[in-house]
Amino acid sequence: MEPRKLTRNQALVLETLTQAEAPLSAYTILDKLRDHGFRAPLQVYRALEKLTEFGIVHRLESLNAFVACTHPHDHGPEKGVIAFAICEDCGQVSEISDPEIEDRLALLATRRRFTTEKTTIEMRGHCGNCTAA
Amino acid sequence: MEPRKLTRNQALVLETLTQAEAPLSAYTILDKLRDHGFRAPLQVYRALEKLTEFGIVHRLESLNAFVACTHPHDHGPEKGVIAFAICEDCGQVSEISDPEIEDRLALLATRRRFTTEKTTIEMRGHCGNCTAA
DNA sequence: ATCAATTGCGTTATGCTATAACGTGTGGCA
DNA sequence: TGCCACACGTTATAGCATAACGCAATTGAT
Ligand SMILES: [Zn+2]
Ligand SMILES: [Zn+2]
Ligand SMILES: [Zn+2]
Ligand SMILES: [Zn+2]
Repeated sequence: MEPRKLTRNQALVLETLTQAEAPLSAYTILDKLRDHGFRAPLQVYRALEKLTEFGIVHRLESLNAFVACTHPHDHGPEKGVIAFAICEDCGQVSEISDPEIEDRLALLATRRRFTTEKTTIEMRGHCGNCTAA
Repeated sequence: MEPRKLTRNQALVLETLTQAEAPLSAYTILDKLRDHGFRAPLQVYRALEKLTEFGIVHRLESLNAFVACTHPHDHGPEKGVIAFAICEDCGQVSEISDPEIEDRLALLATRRRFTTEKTTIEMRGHCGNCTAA
C-alpha cells in the first residue's frame, strides 16, 4: 500500500492539503484546483481515497474534511490508532499516537468479543494559542 | 437541560430510534414517520437536536446516523466520554464508559494545552454474534 | 511488439445529509 | 392584555458523496 508514485491528481490534492492550515472539505479542494483542470468532485474523492489508503491523508469524521498527515514518524494505513485534537477556532489539527489508549480500547473491545477494524478518536476544542489569546 | 416533557415530534423520533435495531439516518427516520405527519427533514433534525442535548440520543459521526441511548445508567449531555462499538454486520451499537480512557485523553490534551469540548470515540468492526456465525 | 489486465481519468447524473429563512401557533407570565 | 420563548410547518438551498459510463495510459506478461 506504499505510494509508488503519486499521480498528477493525487499530488495536486496532497499539495493543496499540505499548504492548508486547517482541514479542507472535498469541495473546497475542488475549488482550489479548478485552475489546474479539476472540474468534478470525483476527481477529488478518487485522489483522497488513494491518499487515505497510503496513510498520508486522514479523514476527520466529525468534520467531513481531510488533512495531510503531520505525524512525526511515517505511518501506513494499519499502524495503530490515531487521536486527533482539532481546534474549533483556528482549525489546527494535531495527531496523537498513544499506546495506552490503544491498549485500553483493545482490552475493552476484547471483553465484549468485539473485533475492531477501524477506530476514530477526535477531540474538538481549543488549542493553546487560541486559548491564550 | 433535563427533558421536561418531550414534544410530540421528539417522542415520535425517540420511539423510532428505540425500536430500531441499528443506527438510523435522519432521512430514514423521516420515512418511517411519514404516516405520522412528518413531511420535512427539519422536523426530524430539530427533534434530534433536542434529544441529543438531553443526552438520550447519540449521534454517530462515522455513520452520519443516530441511536437511542442504551447506557445502563442515565447520562446527561456532559457526563463524560462515551465510546461506541459499532458492528458493521448487524448494526448493533454498544456504549462504553471508561474512566481510564477519559483520564488518559484528558492528560494527553492537557499536555498539549488543548481544551476539549467534545470527544468522539467510535470503533467500527464486528460484534461477537456476527463473528461467531 | 502485442495483447490483456489494471488503473486512472473525465463526464454526467444522481442521491444523501444538513441548514437557512420565513411565517404561524401556543403556552407561560408580567 | 401584551409580551416572550419555543415548537412547529413549509419551501428552498447548501453541502457531502457516489453510481455508471466510456476512454486513455500503464504495466507486465507472452
Ligand atoms: Zn498521520
Ligand atoms: Zn487554535
Ligand atoms: Zn448513552
Ligand atoms: Zn453484529
